[in-house]
Amino acid sequence: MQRIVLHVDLDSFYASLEELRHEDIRGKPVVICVYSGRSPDSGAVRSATYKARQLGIKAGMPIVFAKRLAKDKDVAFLPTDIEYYRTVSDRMMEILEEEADAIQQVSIDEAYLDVTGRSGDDWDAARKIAEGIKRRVKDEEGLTCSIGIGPNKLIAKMASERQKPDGLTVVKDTQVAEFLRNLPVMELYGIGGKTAEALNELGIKTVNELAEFELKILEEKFGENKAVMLQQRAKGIDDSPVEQKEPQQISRMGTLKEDSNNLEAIFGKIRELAADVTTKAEKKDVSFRTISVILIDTGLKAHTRSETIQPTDNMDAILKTVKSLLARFLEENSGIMLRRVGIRVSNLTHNDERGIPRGLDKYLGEGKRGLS
DNA sequence: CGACGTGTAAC
DNA sequence: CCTTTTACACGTCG
Repeated sequence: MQRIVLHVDLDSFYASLEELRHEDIRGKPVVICVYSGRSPDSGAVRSATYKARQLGIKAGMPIVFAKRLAKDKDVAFLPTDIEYYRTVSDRMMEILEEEADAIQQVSIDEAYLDVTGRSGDDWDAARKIAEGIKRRVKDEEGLTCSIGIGPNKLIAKMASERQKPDGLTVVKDTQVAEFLRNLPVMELYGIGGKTAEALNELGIKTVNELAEFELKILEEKFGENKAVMLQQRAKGIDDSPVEQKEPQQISRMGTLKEDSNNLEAIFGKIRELAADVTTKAEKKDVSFRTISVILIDTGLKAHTRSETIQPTDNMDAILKTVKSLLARFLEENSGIMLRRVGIRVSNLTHNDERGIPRGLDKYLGEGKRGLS
């Protein structure tokens, strides 16, 4: 079945929203930052307008780097107000829902839309739908977005990247091969620096070389699953449906005011994070079975420790489990100093109407039914 | 197979 | 000089 899929990507979303509500920064390059709080400018850039990008400022960059690039220029640096961005995002997604047969929100500023039905399988009709979306987003929220249209999510996503900001790129099924021809593998969605380097070692530099490469050799290097996935993508094939996914995990990270290996000092931060995670789990009405603590040492190396228990939605269960995991980790790694800590709950189950963790009944007397 | 820890990727 | 959140795959162990 031939599909028509849109990928809608809001342009430098956070920075654009701040521009809209602060008249005084309009026209200036705008940079949205996550301040970690250990020194005045410690932290990273989260979003930058295109004017800021012209100066070389990019998301992910340390704030001090960005300030150096901004030098004597008049650049606005603002902190992240995620609550506000989420409110606007929710309104945006409502607009998109009205314009699609099915929607899959992939992040606060991105969504896939299946418009196969309402476009009548017609690419020009799909383009008109996209133009309508761009107009509504502009009229109703004052924002621009970039839209890619393709026969699947992979091609739609890569098409939306092709022209931005305020772009609209259509790649019909008949144009996929041409669209991917001679593209460096790194530009294929899902291939980052490590995979690109591994492919390079096999002499593979472009997407078409990857598509034609002997699968057996790819499997030796990447394992069967990833090898097949890589080659499917290189051919522009992606059969995954546009569908809303249930979250699999909830996590929160934070940076310590100063490096530490002291259980109590670290635990203060853990308490904040646990409260956040519990609130979010309550909001989503889920319980969890697995609790993890994520530890980033001063060398920025990540360590995780986790434990699976009976389903719960209780904050004290998190604190109790994390405390024992963390205490054990610090014992076993004497001398290590931690910079950042996080907690994660996973193995999620939806609570039932009585507020009892669903899945818990399995542990209450009846025994395990229906399991082979 | 489930649980656990690590790595990759994208936002 | 360095954020945050989520997903997923793989190896290993018992």
